[in-house]
Amino acid sequence: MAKRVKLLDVAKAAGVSQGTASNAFGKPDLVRPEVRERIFAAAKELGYRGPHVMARMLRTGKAGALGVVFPDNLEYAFTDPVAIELLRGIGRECAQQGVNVMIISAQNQQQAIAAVNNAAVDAFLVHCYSDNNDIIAAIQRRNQPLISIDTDIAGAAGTVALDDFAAGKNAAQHLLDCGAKRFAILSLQATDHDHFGPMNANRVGAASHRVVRERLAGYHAALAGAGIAPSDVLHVECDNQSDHSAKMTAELLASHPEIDGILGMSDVIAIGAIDAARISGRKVPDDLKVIGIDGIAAGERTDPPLTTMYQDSVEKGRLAAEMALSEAPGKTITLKTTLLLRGSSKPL
Amino acid sequence: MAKRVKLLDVAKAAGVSQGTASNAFGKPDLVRPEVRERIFAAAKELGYRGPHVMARMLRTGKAGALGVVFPDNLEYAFTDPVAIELLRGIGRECAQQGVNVMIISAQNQQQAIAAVNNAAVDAFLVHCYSDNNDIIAAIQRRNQPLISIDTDIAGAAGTVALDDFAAGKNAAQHLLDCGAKRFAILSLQATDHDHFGPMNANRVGAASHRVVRERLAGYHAALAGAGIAPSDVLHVECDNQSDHSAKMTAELLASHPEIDGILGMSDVIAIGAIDAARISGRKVPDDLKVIGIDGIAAGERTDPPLTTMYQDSVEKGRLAAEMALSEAPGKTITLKTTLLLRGSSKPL
DNA sequence: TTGAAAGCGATACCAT
DNA sequence: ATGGTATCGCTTTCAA
Repeated sequence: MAKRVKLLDVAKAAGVSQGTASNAFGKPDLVRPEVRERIFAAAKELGYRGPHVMARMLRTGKAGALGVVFPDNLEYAFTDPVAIELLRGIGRECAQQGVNVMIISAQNQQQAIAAVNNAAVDAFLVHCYSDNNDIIAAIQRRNQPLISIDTDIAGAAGTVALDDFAAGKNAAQHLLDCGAKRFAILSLQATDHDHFGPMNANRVGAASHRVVRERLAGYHAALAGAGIAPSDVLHVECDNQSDHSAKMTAELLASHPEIDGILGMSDVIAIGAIDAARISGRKVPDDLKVIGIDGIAAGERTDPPLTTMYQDSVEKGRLAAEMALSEAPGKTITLKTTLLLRGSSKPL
Repeated sequence: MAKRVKLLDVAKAAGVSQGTASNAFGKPDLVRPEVRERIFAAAKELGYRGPHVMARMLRTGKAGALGVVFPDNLEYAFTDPVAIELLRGIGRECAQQGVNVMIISAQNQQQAIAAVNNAAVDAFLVHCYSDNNDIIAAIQRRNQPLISIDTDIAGAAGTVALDDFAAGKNAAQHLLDCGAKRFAILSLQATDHDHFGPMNANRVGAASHRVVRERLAGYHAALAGAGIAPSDVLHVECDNQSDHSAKMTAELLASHPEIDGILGMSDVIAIGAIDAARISGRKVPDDLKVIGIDGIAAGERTDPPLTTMYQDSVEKGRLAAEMALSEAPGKTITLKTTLLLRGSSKPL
């Protein structure tokens, strides 16, 4: 491999200084058209490939890229529909600002830390459920703007989140409005530790995932209004995968046939519940009402289609990217959800 | 903002040379544990954040990232289910190799070229339908390994593609085996220019998209075996979106009620066809058989579920990444499809 | 094992 | 508008 042609070579060949040659590429207005052409000609002649990206980065300190990390989710980022919508919004804003998107990929926590340290980016976007995490610590050590999505991270430059309490409350209220009386909650994991199945008061109290805590609190707030105490509600933790929630739902319906309202803490979970209900012969929404949270496209294609509290995940991602890329972030944005009424529920 | 602590500061504080300090971080084995600890202590003391990524990159010439470009599809990469599966595979292999994934994002061709030139990556992965494209030219100017997915790019270091001819042929043969006699093809765009609606022989001949050419040739090869000439087959180009193909299908079925077999060139397209068929009162698969190509998950949830020629897009992405990251790429990998029989067709 | 010094390739400042 | 030059922060010879 021949030695790389560099700016100095071009400058010499064109009979100008290195600085002028640099300007010809980076700030064309600063150099007389005539000279500029001479420089370009010399560049073409020598086969100069344009300014070296890494050298430029070192000099300017700008990477031109935004790092995106899913600490809970490293290998699943491209599987979870909500994560993909976030990415779509992030990509949109980054495209708009001429910045690339760097996905931090790793197989485990330790590799993720290395990946974070190897990433040439100007800022980080983190989507996660809890903030006590070595990956997050590694990101913070880099001392670059860090915007968190969905979870407050101590010391973050900004946060974009959902009004999860309202989402939960409105979801539960809607099922009450549909006449449901006996509820089951299919919840996301409340802590980083895998734990499936029935949830007790202890685990609820210890829930380290803000999103889970808030949505739960919202559910119970609405149910309390109808005189239903937390202890009257079944509560099961699921993996955020439809297969898994379907299995949990099947068991739940078998052991507790009286259930007539299912609160799914995500659409992915709720979709599994609808599948299980249909298979077990329950009529949705007549015998059983189901509501999710998110509003993913797949919810349109269940049988019946899924009623849900819709959030604009694309916009959430876009806003987070915008914040990360802005000079002075430092706010918290809280987004709202809206009821998206489809077939899995029916108001009285 | 205080001046950044750098390696030299740490070295001085620890009373060692810069080189030794560097080794303490990058090649710990080369430095005596005792000295190493002294260096780390000094680093912690001074608040050293670890080696500067960009400086390291410039020195070593390694970026630790793989660039991914969807030239046809820039803003759209995170919408197309097949692109997402590719990304999943790419992410998996990159994680395995400790490399990050840089998504080149832009709003248009010109910005995309800039984005390519600003990306600090070690190699590029390109998914596209045609190779005569300024973005691709820009990538090639960088003189780094370039692996193309689905399309042969002249000068690429390697290519991972599908046996598209076989996919088309087997798809059409399957519908023949199901008893279909009057066919319509819902095709992907044959050229970079948007063009919807009926396709004529001219456009078929001019098709610059290899994937489209090959699948079409496959369809016609199978149909020829049943004595059906290309001119006996309706052929419409669609945007690769279910809504759009649904609209095209509705028109097609209205004007040509005799159609009993639809060859969808992608699952996204075929899904729209199923929707339109149901809405227009056609019984699938009894009155009308539909087959797609791809095997995306959404195909399981149509009514009826979509029969398709399945390809392993995740593996396709993984293989491409593996090739891009390998020392000596330089091959062409061709993947096969398999018939995935679901409800939208029924063999006699 | 450790130290000294030479780059990696470009940009930005300060003169002119 | 252009030239000269310090500098970005590190890794990697080459010697000792």
